[in-house]
Amino acid sequence: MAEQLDMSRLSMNDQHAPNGGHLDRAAYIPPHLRGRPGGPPAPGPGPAMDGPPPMMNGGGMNGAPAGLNGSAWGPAPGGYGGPPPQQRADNGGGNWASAPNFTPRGSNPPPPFQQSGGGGWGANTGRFDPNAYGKPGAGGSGGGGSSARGSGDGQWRDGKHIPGPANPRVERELFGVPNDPSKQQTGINFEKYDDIPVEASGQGVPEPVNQFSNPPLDDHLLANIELSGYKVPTPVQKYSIPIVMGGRDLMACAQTGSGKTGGFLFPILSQAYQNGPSAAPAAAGGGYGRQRKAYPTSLILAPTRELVSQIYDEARKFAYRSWVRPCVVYGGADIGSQLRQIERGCDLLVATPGRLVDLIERGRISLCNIKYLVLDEADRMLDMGFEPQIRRIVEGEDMPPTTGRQTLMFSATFPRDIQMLARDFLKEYIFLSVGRVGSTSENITQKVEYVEDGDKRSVLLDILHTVGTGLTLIFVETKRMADSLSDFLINQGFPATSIHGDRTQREREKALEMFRTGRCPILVATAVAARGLDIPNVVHVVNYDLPTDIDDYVHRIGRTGRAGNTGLATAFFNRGNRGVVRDLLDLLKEANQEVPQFLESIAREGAGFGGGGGRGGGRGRGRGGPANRDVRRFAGGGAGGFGGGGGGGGNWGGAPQGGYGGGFGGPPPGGAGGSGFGGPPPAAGYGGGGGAYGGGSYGNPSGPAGNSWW
DNA sequence: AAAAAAC
Repeated sequence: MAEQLDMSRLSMNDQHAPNGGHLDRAAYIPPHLRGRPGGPPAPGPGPAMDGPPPMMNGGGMNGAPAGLNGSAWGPAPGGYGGPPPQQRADNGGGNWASAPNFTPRGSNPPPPFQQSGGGGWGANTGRFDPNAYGKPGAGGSGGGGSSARGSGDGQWRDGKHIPGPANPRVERELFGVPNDPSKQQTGINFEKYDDIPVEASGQGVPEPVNQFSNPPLDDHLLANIELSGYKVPTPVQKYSIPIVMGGRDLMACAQTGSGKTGGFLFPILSQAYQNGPSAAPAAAGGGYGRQRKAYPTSLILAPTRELVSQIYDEARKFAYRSWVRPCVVYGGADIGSQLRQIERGCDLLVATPGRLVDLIERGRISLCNIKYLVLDEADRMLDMGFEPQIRRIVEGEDMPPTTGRQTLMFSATFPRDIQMLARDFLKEYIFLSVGRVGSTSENITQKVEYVEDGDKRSVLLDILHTVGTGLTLIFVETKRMADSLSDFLINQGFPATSIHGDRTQREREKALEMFRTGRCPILVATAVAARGLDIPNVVHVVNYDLPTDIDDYVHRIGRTGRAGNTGLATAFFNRGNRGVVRDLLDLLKEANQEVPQFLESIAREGAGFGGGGGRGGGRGRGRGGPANRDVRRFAGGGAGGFGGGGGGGGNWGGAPQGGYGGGFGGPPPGGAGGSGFGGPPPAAGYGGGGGAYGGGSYGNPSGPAGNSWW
């Protein structure tokens, strides 16, 4: 424990030591100096921040106000630099030119870890807003002017976090008003949450926390968590918070309904609030005027547009009034507006890989300042063929190496390709396995009906007529089917819409919004909506077409019965689906669901068809057990076996667990600490003492065993 | 096999 805390401190220092050697040459002024009241003139290119710029003029960056010239994005003489590279043009800080607490920059010593220029100024990150302008105290004018605002309008000054002013309007937008279903929280049933089993393994697993509190979390974050209505950490959060706060890397097998978004946002933002921005390397800021690059400190990658959008919405809540400005970029949407958004400041970036690569190629985003990297739904990203883009982003651009950042990976499953990714991207990570939410507990009532393809429509109509109010999500396998089925339903008088990858992004968002708000309570969806989307109040999931992959099935039904609430899932099964019959059967049994007779018999007759556990193995689902396992094998480990209760169910046919038992005994949920290990591995890794961190000890992230991967 | 994702 102590050693680990020490490590985290070390890692911070490593990055931010005041005498880290860059103090006098970096041109980059990081976000914590934004929003300095007064916006003192830059020493170099002069007039800089005088005179408030007009309100954001559409032209944005091109017509940057005088205050933003040169010093804004260029390497300023004397090492001061103007605003950070991503300084917003639309605020220029000029709004603060005559603020009462104007302070000349010289009088503002940089915070201890501030590497770049000593500048004590920076534009306010909010738009110019006459109303906010006169408000006492510092803080952003933010929020007020734009729906995209409301987060990230605080500042970092003198080594302290100065939250922006409260803004009731933005608060309503972000946190909703009571009884507004469209803004309702995710329907978390906290009482039932503790059922979810969690296992943590790895070296030096910290004790889980049982509540949001300071310590470890930052007070400002706590305030935002409270505004969001979250009372108690979910199981995954109980572990991830101390793990990430302790500076450790994390590989977590968990799904969205488990609260994993908060699981990474909370500790990341908390650390950000406590430590302030990290400074960009001296090289940052490169271009002059033209090179409007953003230097985010946190990067979150996720597979689908809807998912990044959802994560962004969460991030905005928890970043409310803070110095951290969240941004989101994804394909299919106007890139211009996204560019303008990131130009206004971008500290936490949520992105789909393709669009991010695009922006990197355009030279608009640099990753050299990244301190936190999150890969969400990593298995899905690989399934979707994102590996080249991801590897390029993480390894082929200017992102700091594993030792220079904290990396968190989330994945529903932990197949070999994800293991490889974890080996390459993470350092000495802690492995967290979170039991499936819903499917293995009894939150979701699963029904399987035998329906021939030709009967599906009429059976569906029957269901829709009988199931009462609430949102119904219908999954089909093809985009064409999604369209034709939703047309059919509409013709039958049902308020339906559809979402799939051939619809425009606008249509997709519209459909989702209509569904979410209940104006269109029936949504026909392809796999695009299968994972990750968190829509409250989905009472019924219909697998009109069963997927061929049981994990997809689990994800789909996981759209209902979210986080402890109950839900209903109906699947249409016929012989065309016999490929999944075995897995489906196992799943139903594990979840204590009724198993229809026809499933049993088809499973028997279908022997040899992928049955026998070929694929179904490897997942280790089980009520008592985690969805997945830490496959690392530590040299010197000996005793052990996985501490946490085994999990389930047979079918380990193709799973790579061969040497598993000999590996280590990861501590079960309750028992943190390294005691689960049969024997401490040779020095190296985290145990290697302080020096190990900066040194080369992390060369092989798989730990002392060297090649401990299957 | 289909779906998703950058232009």
